[in-house]
Amino acid sequence: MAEKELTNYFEDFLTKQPLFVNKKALQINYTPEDIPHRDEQIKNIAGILAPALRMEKPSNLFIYGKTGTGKTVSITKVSSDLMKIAEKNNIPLKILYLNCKLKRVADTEYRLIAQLTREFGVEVPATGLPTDEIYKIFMRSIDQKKMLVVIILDEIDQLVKKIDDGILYNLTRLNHELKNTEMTLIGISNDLTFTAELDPRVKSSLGEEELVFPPYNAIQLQSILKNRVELAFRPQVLEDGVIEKCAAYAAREHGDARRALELIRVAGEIAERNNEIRVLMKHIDDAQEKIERDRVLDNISTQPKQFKLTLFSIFSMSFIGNKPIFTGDIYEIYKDACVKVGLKPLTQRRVSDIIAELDMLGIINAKVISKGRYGRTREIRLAIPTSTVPKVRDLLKSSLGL
DNA sequence: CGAGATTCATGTGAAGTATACCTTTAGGCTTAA
DNA sequence: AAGCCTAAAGGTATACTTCACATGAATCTCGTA
Repeated sequence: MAEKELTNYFEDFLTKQPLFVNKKALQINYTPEDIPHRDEQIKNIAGILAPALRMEKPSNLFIYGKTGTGKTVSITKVSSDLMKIAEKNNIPLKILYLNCKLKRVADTEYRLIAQLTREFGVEVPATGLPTDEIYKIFMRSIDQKKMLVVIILDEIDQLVKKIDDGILYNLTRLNHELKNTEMTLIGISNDLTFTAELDPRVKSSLGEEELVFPPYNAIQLQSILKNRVELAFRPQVLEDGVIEKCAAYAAREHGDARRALELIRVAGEIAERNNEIRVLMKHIDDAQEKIERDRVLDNISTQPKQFKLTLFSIFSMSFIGNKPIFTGDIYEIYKDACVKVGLKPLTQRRVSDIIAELDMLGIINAKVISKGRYGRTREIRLAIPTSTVPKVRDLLKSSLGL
């Protein structure tokens, strides 16, 4: 009986008209043929990088703009076009792209350089080498023959926030020591005030050229969505107003186009799963919630055990009334939890740092306050929607074995 | 009553420690001439 | 004798601990009106 139902389900699935014709067009890493409303920026980038084709070192470039304003697509578009021409004309050009935010890949000076070296096809150990040694290996592998290298560092502000700006200074200085190769740095930052905090030397050498990506407005978002939707969905499957609603939602989030595209993709997936023949308005709301939930869950599940345990303690506390939570209380619960799980408790000092990091990740809000006579502490609140709290709890429980 | 001192609970910085991993080097073993 | 393997020595990055000091407003203290 059950088996029959399953077979039927699959057959239905096959005969049903799919909503999507090319879902790829909505995925994050998709680079469309043309990028609307970014002509000027793209022309600028192209102009800056073009000298590479004549074997002249392009200027270093600094790009600002909030998330989802097309920075990454624009730069990948330009660089892939540039590479095509370079290959055709046998110009020795190499473009490396690296996202600095990835935890355990590029979030320290050593790991960043190691990763760059690996991108170059040279295997290097994850630890154990002196940092200047890894610089040497990197330079050696990059400097073997005459060529141009463009290094794109995405979310560079995260990196500098975590370490310090000495790494950028080292990178810019590296160029002077290279014999054959010339290196161009492109930094991408979400934080518009980023350069204000930089060492002036770094600022002047890295910011030879600067480019700002303004946020999209709702109208522009709509046209972007229309373009992609035509590629991705069968005609006529979207209810009227769906695109407008998506655009409005995303515009509210400082014009984040990535968000808008994800929203409509997930809405489509939800509609498909619910056996709807069209994507309706309400699916967008569902999608909004699902995206947020997935983002949080994904983020949390990749955290180390101690982080999860700390978070779990915070969650346990937050269930007792709606009062603000303080570090000391959490640490008590955390210690108990450690015993239950069989993990050695970390010191309060360390837990304090972990709480600060969880705050940076946006899972919680922690504000340092002074309670006067009663000391000083962090006032902690959950920063995730209440609807996803139970799911997160379950995730934490199961991954900690509770 | 109000200015200044006190106090609490924890934030925060610096320095030290443990662990995991790396390269180099020297000694011992095997092998081939 | 040359070549190869292994283990020890010496080094690093990272996560964490230890120690010591910094914070900042509620509360206390005490002089003054």
